[in-house]
Amino acid sequence: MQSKPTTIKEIAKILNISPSSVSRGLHDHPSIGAVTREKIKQLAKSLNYEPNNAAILFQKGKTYTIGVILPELSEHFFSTAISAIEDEALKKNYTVIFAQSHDDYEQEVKLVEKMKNQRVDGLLVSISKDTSKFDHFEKLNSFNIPVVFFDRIPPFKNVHYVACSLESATVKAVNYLLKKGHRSIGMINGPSTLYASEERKDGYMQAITFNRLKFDPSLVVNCDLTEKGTIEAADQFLSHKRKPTAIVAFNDYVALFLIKYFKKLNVINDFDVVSYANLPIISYLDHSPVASVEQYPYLQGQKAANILLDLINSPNLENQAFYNTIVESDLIVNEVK
Amino acid sequence: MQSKPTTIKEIAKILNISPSSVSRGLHDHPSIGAVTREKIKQLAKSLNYEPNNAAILFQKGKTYTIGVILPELSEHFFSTAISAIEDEALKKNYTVIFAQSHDDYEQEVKLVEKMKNQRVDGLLVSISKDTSKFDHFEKLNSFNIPVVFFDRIPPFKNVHYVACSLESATVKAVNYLLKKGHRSIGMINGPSTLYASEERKDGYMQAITFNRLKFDPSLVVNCDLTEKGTIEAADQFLSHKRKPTAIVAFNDYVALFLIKYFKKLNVINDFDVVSYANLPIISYLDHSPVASVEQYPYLQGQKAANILLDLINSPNLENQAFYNTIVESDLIVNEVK
DNA sequence: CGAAATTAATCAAACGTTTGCGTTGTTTTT
DNA sequence: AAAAACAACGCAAACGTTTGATTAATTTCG
Repeated sequence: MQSKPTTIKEIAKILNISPSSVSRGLHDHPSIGAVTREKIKQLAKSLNYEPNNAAILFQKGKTYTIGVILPELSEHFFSTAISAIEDEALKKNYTVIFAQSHDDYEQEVKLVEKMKNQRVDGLLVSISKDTSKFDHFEKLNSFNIPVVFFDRIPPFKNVHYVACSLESATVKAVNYLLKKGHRSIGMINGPSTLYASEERKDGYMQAITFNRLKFDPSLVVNCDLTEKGTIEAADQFLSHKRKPTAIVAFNDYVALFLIKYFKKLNVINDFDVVSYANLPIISYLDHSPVASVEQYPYLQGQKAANILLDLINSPNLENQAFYNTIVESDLIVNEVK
Repeated sequence: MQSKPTTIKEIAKILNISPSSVSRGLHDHPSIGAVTREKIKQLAKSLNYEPNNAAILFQKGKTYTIGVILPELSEHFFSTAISAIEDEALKKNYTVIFAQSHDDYEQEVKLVEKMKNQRVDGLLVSISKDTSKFDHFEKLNSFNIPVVFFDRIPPFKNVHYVACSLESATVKAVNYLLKKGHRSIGMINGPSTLYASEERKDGYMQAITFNRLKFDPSLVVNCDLTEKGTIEAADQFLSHKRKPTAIVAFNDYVALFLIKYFKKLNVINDFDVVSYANLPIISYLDHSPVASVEQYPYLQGQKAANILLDLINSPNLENQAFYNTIVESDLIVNEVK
């Protein structure tokens, strides 16, 4: 029961050399002779020496830690993304700490503060639903802590971010439906505050007008993404004068609510549903969305992590260009031919 | 652009007092007078002083960090559990770092090593599928790093763990099927190395024999939990002399493979399937398992985290009783009445 | 052969904070 | 009035490691 780990000092004392020599020996510093070096390494191994990370971090002023703040870890998208982040960080020997905002702005602010206190080397953030102010992130600039946003990004360009092009994805989705012959297409969009809602709407309009159809604003309804909200939106479509035959749902969860409701009303066969996120489980449904937009969470996480690690290890953070990375999304067709 | 954060020393210099007084003042130490204390606090606030965590951790020899090692973060069960762990840790002002073993023993060993180097105060582990040796955990004892296992636990009692009683859950599941009138019930079990497989089998046998039925070993088949393995198991049942009318699947993923295959063969209506995990999505399936065992990942994570925090803050880790916590699992019936 | 260059190692400071102990000066007790 | 108690603060060491500056010993070269 050796409750105290071995230190460099102890090794030094045993070998009758200075601690600095031991440190240098372990790091293959040229000014330490080969024989001494080997003696050091051997003794270190036999004593089970492990560098005290806390001490190193402290003395170097770096933590080799990146923080991740995201809304909800248990959502498939985020857990996949963070899985990628962790994998990338591990490759470069960085550690990941993370925290969930639970889609609460106040909590997000607190967490940013906490991460700063923890002296993370950098931050990866997917912002919460009701975040519309961004001072808490700007504060990090003065501490030289780079921030990379991913997926849920702020609505301006002068930050680093990785995100999906939801606009082009929506164009693809709507085009797909138009090609299938649909002429009245409804969209259940998210809250208007979300940037992602804007993108979806833009993509929708683009596809509609490009195909020389008339854009009907009443076919795009905002929704709070709950089951209740989804049902309300569905009801609007059902009583619409030009009842849509296809619907673009904000994400797979909304799509599931919708399909459930349509099944209950026994109108499920009157609609084609297209959705976002492409939950793996979707393909097991009998009445699944006919297509889903894959947003590649693993890839997004990977890219965001790499950008952040780049930023951390680049000497002059100032007057640098901003990484604005767009991950192309794909429309995955689920229909059995 | 203040790139360097304020330190206690600076505050001390400005106030012409010693750093120790500043430290004590900030911590409301009684030996600092009220006036000085207030002066210190005010200046600290106005200079935006933030304690340097790295320095504190180093000097205290504690990191206020707990490590979590689990197989796969993107699985719903684990992401929910870790979400709970994070929430609990935050309450007590602990930070969580985590890593995925990707169900690989070697990787798990490496990660334990890394966590130890990071000097985590404690470790939460859900072991990988192919872990059968546990020396890497025992090593942690000598460093006074407590370990609490959850869900995927080692097959012995002299460790701390939180897990579900899969045995009693399986009894419930099989009883449910028996009550529905099934007389030949198949079980797709996991690899025989897994403790959880043993428990399922025991529960199955218990329910069968308690109901005065004959236990037929050929109705319990081991499976590697892949889609291919599931199909092979299904084939065994289909050609069985006493073809089962109900099947207990190892988890919802296996159940999905199974249902997909049965649908393809058009025999889906010949079977009732019961499963484990209770993925939220399950209820949206048309042909869903008739019931699923809820293992309460959030609760498990919560309990495991609290036990670990207890252990960390208990003075004498030695000769202490082991926490063996069993979370009762419930059978959630999915059938629409 | 002496000066310069190379090799091998040491010294000491530094990172920021905490804490046991010591030192004042003041107040209370007997 | 001397002793004891207390309040308010400073001193200095300690945590483990890294690193720039130095020193000492050895080798190389003109």
